[in-house]
Order: sequence, then structure tokens, then C-alpha cells
Amino acid sequence: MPELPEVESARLVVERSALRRTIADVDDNDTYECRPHAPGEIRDALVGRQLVDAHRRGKSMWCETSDDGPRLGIHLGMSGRILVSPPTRDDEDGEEDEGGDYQGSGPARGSGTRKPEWYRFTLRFEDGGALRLFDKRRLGRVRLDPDIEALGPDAGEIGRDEFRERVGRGTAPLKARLLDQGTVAGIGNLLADEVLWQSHLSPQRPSGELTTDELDELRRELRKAIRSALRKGGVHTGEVIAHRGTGRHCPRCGTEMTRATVGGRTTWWCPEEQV
DNA sequence: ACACGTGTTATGCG
DNA sequence: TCGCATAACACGTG
Repeated sequence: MPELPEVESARLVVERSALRRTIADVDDNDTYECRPHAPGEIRDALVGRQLVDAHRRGKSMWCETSDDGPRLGIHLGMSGRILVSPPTRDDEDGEEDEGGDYQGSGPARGSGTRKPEWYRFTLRFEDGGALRLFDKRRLGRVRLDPDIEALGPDAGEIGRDEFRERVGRGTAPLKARLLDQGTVAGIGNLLADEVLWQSHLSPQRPSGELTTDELDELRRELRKAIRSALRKGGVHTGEVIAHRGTGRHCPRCGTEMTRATVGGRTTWWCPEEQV
């Protein structure tokens, strides 16, 4: 469930630890993760180059490469994580620096097992270290020159007027609009539920019927939730997230939470407060 | 064993 | 053609 905050954490890891290291080899043999590239295509484009910058918009990140090389796009999908290991020093096998830990909410969540086949993509550096994409579910994606322009503005940076204009239109349910990456980029299922709860808005409200005040409030709560998730380590730390579930209650008013599929995703909200 | 979750993309419909 | 809805994808988890 990497959403915007988790991807930003991963980007920071790349920026901090993977730039300016020469790529010696690339394992791009996972044809699903690297689609539509054929095996070897990404390797041929990157060997000998360096990553020189790491960017992000919404849930998509990409790196510029040296000598006017192609951009390397990485999407974490639903279970992807970026792991970067330092240069090997005297045959020492270094600990991996990790970005975006989103492994569920409980302390004892996730076994931590790392099967080798879950490493879907690897950049091996000349210094002996590597950048890897670790992805159990295999819905992540690596590709050259990704189409970033298809995404809407980043959810954490979109301005007030543009937010009003882009979100406050159409007849689809508000939550579906928020999940549409072409409208605003970076909001996933959990972040959407959190922000709607914080804003006292029903996920089912037709997005075009929101007032300007409601849209402004929604944007404020969105920025707040993103900052908070970045600080606390993931969207699962949101206030209402632990209260999504059968028999759970709204942490503000105690009303039993309601469940429905909205925008194709399981949605939980407080039927009393979110209208 | 089997349903569920989940971001993206493809497909379908009015 | 556009906006919206739904299915498909992969596969670990409960």
C-alpha cells in the first residue's frame, strides 16, 4: 500500500544513497515488472551510467541518468520497496538502507521473510552495492522514460484554485475522484478514507456538488494527512485507519462505521458525521 | 481452500 | 469522444 508518503520516503533513500554510483549491471529479467521492455533493454540503456537525481509525482518516482541517458521510472505498486546497499568495503556485506516501510499497522505485522524471487529488479553498482526493487505482489513497475504528464498535480503540492477546479467537478463519487491519479496524483485507498473522515465528507458525495469551502477544507486535510503520514511513517498511521473494520466505531462520535465499495475499493466511513 | 485486498490498465457502456 | 464503471492483473495473507 505505498501511497504518496511511502513513495516519498523511498525517493529520499534513493536521493541520499544511490546517486552518482556507476551502474555495472542490471537485472531486468522480470518481464512483468519491467513491461513493456524486453529483458536486457533496460540493462543496455543504463550500464555505465549513473543516477543523478530522484524525482516524484504522486506515487510515481523516476531518476535522471548521466550523459543524457533515459529516465528510469519506478512504481512501487502495491507491495514494492526500494532497498539500497552501500559500497562493499573489504568484502563486507553491508546492511540495506530501506525506504518506505508500510508493512501493516501492528507491531508484529509481517514475517519479514525475503524470498530471493521477490527481488524483481536490481541495479548493481561498480562499487559492489546495489539498488533493488523488492516486491512480493509483483504489481510494481520499472520502465524507461515513464509518462509522468498523464498524472495530475502532486496531491501534496496542488494549489487551492487548481484543486477546486480539478476535484470539484463531475458526477462520480468524491472518493473515486480522489483516487483518480489523472485528477490528483498520490492518493490511495487508505489516504482517501482518512482525508474524507477528517473532512467530515461522505465518500459517496458527487464531487461536482461540493462547495468551495468544502473543497478548500478537503485540500487542507489532505496536506495535513500527507505531512502526518510522512512524519509517522506511513498512511496506516492515520487516525481513522485502525477503525476500518466490521464492528468498529468512529473514534470521534462512536457511531458504527459503514462499509461499501466506492470507486471500486473497499471504503469505510462514519455515516453520522460524513455527509 | 478460498475470498480478499490493492494501483494501474484495459475494456465496456451510455 | 468523454466520463464513468467494472474487470483483469499477481499473489501473499488471513
